[in-house]
Amino acid sequence: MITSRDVARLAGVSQPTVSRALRDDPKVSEATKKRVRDAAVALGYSTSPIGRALAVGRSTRVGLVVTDLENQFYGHVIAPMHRELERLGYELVLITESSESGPVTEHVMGHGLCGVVLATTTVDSLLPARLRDRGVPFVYFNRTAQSVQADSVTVDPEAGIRELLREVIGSGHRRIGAIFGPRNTSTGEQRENTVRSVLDEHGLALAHRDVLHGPFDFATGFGGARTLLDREDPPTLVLCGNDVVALGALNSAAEMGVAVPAEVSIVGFDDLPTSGWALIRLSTVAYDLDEMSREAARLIVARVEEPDARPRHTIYPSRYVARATTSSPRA
Amino acid sequence: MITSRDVARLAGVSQPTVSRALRDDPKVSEATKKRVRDAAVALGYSTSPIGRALAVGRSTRVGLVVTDLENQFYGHVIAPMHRELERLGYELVLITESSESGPVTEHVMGHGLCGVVLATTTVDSLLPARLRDRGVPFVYFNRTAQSVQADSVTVDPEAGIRELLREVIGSGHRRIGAIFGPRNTSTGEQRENTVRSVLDEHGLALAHRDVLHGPFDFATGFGGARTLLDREDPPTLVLCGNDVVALGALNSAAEMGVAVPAEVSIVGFDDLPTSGWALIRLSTVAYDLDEMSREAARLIVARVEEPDARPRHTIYPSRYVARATTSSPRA
DNA sequence: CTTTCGACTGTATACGTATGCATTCGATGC
DNA sequence: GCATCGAATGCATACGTATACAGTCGAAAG
Repeated sequence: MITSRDVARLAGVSQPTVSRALRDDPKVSEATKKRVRDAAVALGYSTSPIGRALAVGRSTRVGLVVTDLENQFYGHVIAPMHRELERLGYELVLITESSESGPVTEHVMGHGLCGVVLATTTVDSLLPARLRDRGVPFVYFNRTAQSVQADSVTVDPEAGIRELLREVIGSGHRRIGAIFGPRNTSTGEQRENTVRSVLDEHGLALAHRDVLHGPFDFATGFGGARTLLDREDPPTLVLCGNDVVALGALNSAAEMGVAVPAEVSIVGFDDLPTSGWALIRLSTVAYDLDEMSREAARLIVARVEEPDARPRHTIYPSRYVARATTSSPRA
Repeated sequence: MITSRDVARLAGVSQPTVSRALRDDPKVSEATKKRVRDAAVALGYSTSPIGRALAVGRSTRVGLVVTDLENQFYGHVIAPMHRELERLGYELVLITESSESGPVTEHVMGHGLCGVVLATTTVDSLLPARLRDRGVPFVYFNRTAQSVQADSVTVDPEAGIRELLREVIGSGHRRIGAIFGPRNTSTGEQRENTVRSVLDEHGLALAHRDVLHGPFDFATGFGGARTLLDREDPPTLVLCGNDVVALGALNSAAEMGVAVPAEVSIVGFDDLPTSGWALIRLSTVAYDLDEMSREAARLIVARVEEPDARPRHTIYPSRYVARATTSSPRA
């Protein structure tokens, strides 16, 4: 291992001067900086993040806590978040929240991480409280937990859902089913509440038996659609908690031989790239997930660098994107 | 920040004893261990990975170098690899190889990382040589570079491609087109060579104009299919470098109104979960990507813990999975 | 010519943990 | 009852970098 001391020796200066020169400290003369830089290049030296982290008291590693890495949704979160963090000089470390007492606590608590983005918070999670108690900065992404305050990046589903319901109700749908997300997530709950209240404005309501709940994954949509569409009198429209659920439902319908949208309309939420494919053409509620992911990166970095700034909550608008999985109900 | 010294004070022992007790060193008495553990819990202490890494001389962080995080292929790599690494007590850090001189070098070189998995190596990449020169352990995943030896995890495409070609040629295809991956990747090259040599055994060859190349992404397949299918006399079968390319081709065909497989058959390579969807049903060459990803995790950890072990090369077999995007060519 | 100041660089030390070595203490053997 | 040994623990220090502080040196001001 090549250390700053080796560089110092070669450049004929002291170790601290190397440290300063390489971080472009104005107190070091240009001539010395050049000598040091040349020596560093000659030896192939680069500063040890570990030593640096120990000395500075914090690292430049941000943890992203998710439950389900297979879920394609998170691929579209990770990529832009990672790029933005890198741009800001930070690294992204993945953490799966397998259990409350699991590695999250261990990895997050010892200050291996300077901050955390929570992307799969449930409203009853203990993690936010733990992080707060230990003074680890964190940001809610997409989902929040009311119990503990923190910066957040979320979507306001109202505009999208309102527009969506206006359109499908206008085109004649009355019997509406839903496969919502888990009740213990803020997103699941918020989307459900919004749907119910907007339906109410239209003088409609969801029949209890037409409402299902489950994790935001393919299997939920796949199984849910089977349940709903196997009925004697299935709903003419199925609202899904998100796009991945809708993709499950769509494929379930295809497998059952139920024509979409002729026999049933299906709607998602997220507008993932897959949803726009010619073979899919999913009608859905869209928002800027890329920008959201980058904003989460910016917020956590800002919080890390200025822990006492006032809380920031960025909320992104949503809109309805009508594609080919919705139409008037069959007569 | 709570340190081992705080725990030591509370437990009435010295700091080194805390260090030993918590790592279950047999030289510490059970009674002391208990006192230390209790104190640690009481204070909510967990050992600092940073301090530990500095003292031990290496971290427990493995870097995964990829170029294109949006690509769903990598989602299916990251998830199992991450789980396996976590099981082994290591962490996964994502690194995008934006440029040869970019952050890869910086992050990898200073011993922030104890090892690296290269998932998007090109045959002409300088990174393997650099890693070797600095003594950073690494493993090739999926792709290799001949110039520098290292452990590797790869797929042998031959069985799958052989079976695939036997079947489609048997069903009558003669005019075969291809959208291969980049020539400067071992996987792209190997799959192409295998296809050509097996075709040769059948007395067939690819027409020069029916062969395209491009990055392993959706756009390559989308654009490539458009090029091939816009012809007066398009191929009756299009072989794609991987599934993501095939999905692009499939959607391109759908958008052009070209029926699959009635007018053109399309085949991929990877068998991603998406390929099995009822709405997709892509015929493809399958192998155990999950297991491969875990094996890469195991190999890099083994290499890190025993740098001088003899090189290991794990090769996974492939097989053809016929689904709904292939049939006899139209008469 | 002396003083003062500022620009630059070096010295000493801190960060949190791990480990070789020294030390203590009680038990065992003679 | 003394020597010996081993188990248990403490002491000192190392890891690589960053930073407060002290020091040096030359130039400018008096």
